[in-house]
Amino acid sequence: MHDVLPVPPSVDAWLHTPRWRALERIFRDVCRLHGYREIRTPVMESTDLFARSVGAGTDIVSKEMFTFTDRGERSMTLRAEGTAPVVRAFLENGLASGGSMTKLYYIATIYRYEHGQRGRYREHQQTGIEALGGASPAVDAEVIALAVAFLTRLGIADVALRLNSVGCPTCRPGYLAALLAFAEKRLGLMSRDNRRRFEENPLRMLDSKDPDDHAALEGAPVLRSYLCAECGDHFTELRAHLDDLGIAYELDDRLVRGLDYYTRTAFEFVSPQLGAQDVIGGGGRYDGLIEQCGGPPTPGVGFGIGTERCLMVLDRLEASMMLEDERPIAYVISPGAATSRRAVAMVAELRRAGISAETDYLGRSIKAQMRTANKLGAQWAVILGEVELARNAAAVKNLRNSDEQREIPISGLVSFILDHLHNRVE
RNA sequence: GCGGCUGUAGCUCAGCAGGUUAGAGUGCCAGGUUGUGGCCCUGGAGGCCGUGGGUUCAAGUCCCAUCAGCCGCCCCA
Repeated sequence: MHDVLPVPPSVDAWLHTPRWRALERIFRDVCRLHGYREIRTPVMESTDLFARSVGAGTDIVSKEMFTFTDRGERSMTLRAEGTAPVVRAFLENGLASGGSMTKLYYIATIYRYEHGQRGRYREHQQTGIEALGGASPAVDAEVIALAVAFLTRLGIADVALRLNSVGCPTCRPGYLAALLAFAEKRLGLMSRDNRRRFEENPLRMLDSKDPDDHAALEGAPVLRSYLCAECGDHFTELRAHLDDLGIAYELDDRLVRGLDYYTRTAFEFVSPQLGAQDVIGGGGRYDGLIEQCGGPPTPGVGFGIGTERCLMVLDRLEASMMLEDERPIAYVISPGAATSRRAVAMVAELRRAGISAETDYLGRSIKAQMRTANKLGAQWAVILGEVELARNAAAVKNLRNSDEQREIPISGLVSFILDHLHNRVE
């Protein structure tokens, strides 16, 4: 877990609220362009929801959930994953309106009780989308295209898109049987982890990074050649769409995601900028999930992208982001107690006019106030000295250039500042 | 869940084989300019040395535990 601060920390500069806001702003805009609308769900859900949807044998459910019992003896779990809560809300609120699609996006914190490490946090944020109700491979393509657009606009060009199909309940059992038959003969060559997977979750044997496992599974049956006709066609069409959209990808026979609900399309974005935690986002199709959660048979596709990992990649790339300008326009300086009342009233007036303004509350010297105004990056120092006040005027000095200080009647101050805003749209 | 490393001022780090008042850079505050920023100079404040136990005449320094972080595995975002 980590704090995100208004000033970038010297080591992890990505823990900087303006960068988070910039990322979120881009994500929201890309979602708007693609017709996705925001949904917010609670941080906690009934434990059941995750256990049933994600799958009891997965790492997420078997060892990584933040689970506790509430006062009503119900077992609750902090949001362990993004899709299940969206599906739950979709069903509970009747967002399914017969025959049409529902396209949703979220920006949400996710909780996993695992060993912390750089790029892997017990609390992290994901931006994600879910397209519900569309079975066409064109929807898969749109979901992937949205992710690509988002990463591109962020400035993360250096990512690889890995793609695979994990089949469906019709064709997967045939493949599993073939895989088990193949692996059984080579169990002795494989790691302990993979022997465990052989029993519990055989598909996951494929993406082991252990070199021995790699060698042992050399020549193992490939999932994609066992796809049924429908899954095969779906994958072929998806690839054609991606080609049309100019989205490059690499096929990865061994890409199998860690959540049980995926069917057909599975994909991941990986960055060479990160270390062991190199996946910045991933997703896929989950055609059986909604029905399994008690809804009508409804297909779905989506992805989740890790905010921390994106920002870390941007840091490594030393990419510049369009950050909001947080500098005040005006800093009102009052030389003494006698003028500080006027200063307080003055900043209020400026703010009412939409001009960001600050003043000193510590009774410090003019010099100190000027320093602070400069440090904050204020455009104007507005000096309310007794000499000026006697003439109903204020001295104004532009701190962002070396223009000379000038005196303006207080009655004209707001319009003067508005007329001289930087970046003013003419 | 497994293995390894780290934890000293707000921040980045020094601190030699345990030995007097724990340092630097930067940031912060003030003065040099009796009402004026940026640069420069001078001074100042700021540290239960992660936490709890232990060894020792003496512990930031050694040992144990614990928490947090980092690296690898596992897994994922």
